[in-house]
This record gives sequence, C-alpha cells and structure tokens, in this order.
Amino acid sequence: MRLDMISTTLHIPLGGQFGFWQTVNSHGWCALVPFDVDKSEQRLGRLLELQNGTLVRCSLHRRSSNLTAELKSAGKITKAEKDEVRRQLTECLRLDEDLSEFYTEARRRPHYRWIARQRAGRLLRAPTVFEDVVKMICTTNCSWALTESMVGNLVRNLGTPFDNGVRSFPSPQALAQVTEKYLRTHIRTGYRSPYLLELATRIAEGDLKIEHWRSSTLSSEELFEEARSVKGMGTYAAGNILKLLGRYDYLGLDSWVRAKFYELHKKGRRVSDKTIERHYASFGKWKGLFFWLEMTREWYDRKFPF
DNA sequence: GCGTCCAGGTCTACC
DNA sequence: GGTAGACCTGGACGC
Repeated sequence: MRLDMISTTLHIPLGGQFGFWQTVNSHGWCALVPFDVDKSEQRLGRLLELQNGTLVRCSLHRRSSNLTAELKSAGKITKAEKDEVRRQLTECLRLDEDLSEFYTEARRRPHYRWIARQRAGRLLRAPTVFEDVVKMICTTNCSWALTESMVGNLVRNLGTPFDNGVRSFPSPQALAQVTEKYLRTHIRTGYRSPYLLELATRIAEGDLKIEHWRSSTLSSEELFEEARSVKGMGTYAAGNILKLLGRYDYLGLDSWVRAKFYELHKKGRRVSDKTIERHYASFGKWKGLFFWLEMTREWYDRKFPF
C-alpha cells in the first residue's frame, strides 16, 4: 500500500551523558522489527503506533546535541501526537534515565572506566513492556536467527500495515485474537505459542498490567518474581526484562554470556552460575549492567555486530 | 532429499 | 530443593 505521506521533523535535546549509537547497538533489539538500523548513516528507524491508532514512521539520528527525528505519517501530525512521539522515543532510548551514580561507580574501578568514557549503559527498549516481554520470550531456547524469524512473522502477520510493507508491532488485543494453532503454523513460535497467547489474553482482558512495571515501586526482588509469574519467563528472561525496566540486580545468564564469562575470566573453563554471581556480587544493584557491558565490551572497541 | 543429531531456556513431574 | 525429560525449530551433517 502506498500512502501520501506528510513529513515533519522533531528535535529532542540530549544530555552530555547520552551516547546515541551506543544505545542503539546496546543489544540485539535494534535488529528486530519494527526497529531497523542504517549503519552507514548511523540512523535508527522505528514505526510507532500512537494511542489513537495513528502510525508514525521515525528515522532518528544524532545532530550535535540534539536527537533529530524525521517523522512520516498519513496525515498531519497534531501537537499532542508529536508530544506522544517524543514520549515514546524517550522511553525507547531511556533519555530520562539518570546514570550518574552508575558512571561514578564505573570511574571508581579502573577496569570499567571505559564505560563512562564511552557513555555506554543505556539499553534500547521497545515503546511498551508488552513488546519487550514478547521479544524476550522469543529469544529463549533458540538461535538469534529464529528469534528474528518469530518476531518478523508476528509483525508481518499481526501488525497494523503502514506504508511500503512496514507494519507496527502487534497489540496484545491483536495477538489475543488468534489461536495457538495459528501461532504454531504461521508465526513458528512452537511451544512458546500458548505462553504468548496467555500473556496477550491476560493483558487484553485487564488481568495483567505489565505496562506499570516501568514505574513500579516494588522492590527488584518482587518485580523479578512478578516477571517470573508470566509463563515462558524463566530466570534468564526475567533477569533481562528487569534490565529493560531500569533494574540491574540480576545477571540474566544465557549460554552466550556464560561462554563469554568463561573466556574472559576462566581461560575458557566452565564454572557454575553461582561462581559468576559471586564474581559480580560487589557491584550491588548495578551488577547486571556491569556484567552485560563487560561481556559486550568488544562491541564498543570495534564495530557493533547488529 | 531425507533422516538424525544438536543447541538453546523453561516447565512439569518426580524424587 | 534438585534433577530429568519434554517441548520446538532450524542448522549442520552424513548418507
């Protein structure tokens, strides 16, 4: 479908702490639709769905001390819609998250000073917790290629169409409308299908309010347990979802980071998860972030992999 | 082209 | 509380 698009530009002032390209490439999310990346231009693309259903395609890049967002939509964007775009982008790029305390901790430790220098530590997230949780479940027990396939199928089959084949991430309501068989056959989510369906149905029916998690006053332990109560979210998935909520108390171990830890700290020898936990215990509430950045440091030293 | 094996987290049943 | 086996997909490999 081709629509007559209206373009407009939004400028968002950035603090000195903010590393745009570092945030975009902080983990694999930028490679999962409806995000897309243009490496040569250092741009992040994203189709946003606003509360009133309006779709806005954003192309983001850094220009001096501003984030420039080039917006395209089927009609003229109102001021209220622009404000919502700004809010959603602030959520995705964690522009409101204050990492001063984390950087002070990093500067105190010679091995981690590079983190503050690089302005690393902001982890890209989706506009909604729902999208983050669905994607996290789609990373479990499979290769990255399969994650890309499952998320691509979800967006292609259940997302709202925009322009030129681009689609939004499906809402809980859209996901809740299909059957487990449909998910297995068309989305290829396998045994995860009943988990995704249950999650979407609970949210659509108002039984589970995961969008509150980002502003929750619960302790990290309580929030971790609440995340664990979602079927399909084990210790790995819940630990990493907490990082996307701004809580870094958990490591979120998977086979890739374990292997990286063995390589960096144990000359390739396997050790127990408890040993890894002990290694980072002194980092307190920041341990998950120090851990992830140490495991991915080479991404910052050379090119990012996504 | 077909069959087999394997890697990857989580859940459930069982001890 | 700890452990074994099932779940499902796609890629690698051998024939």
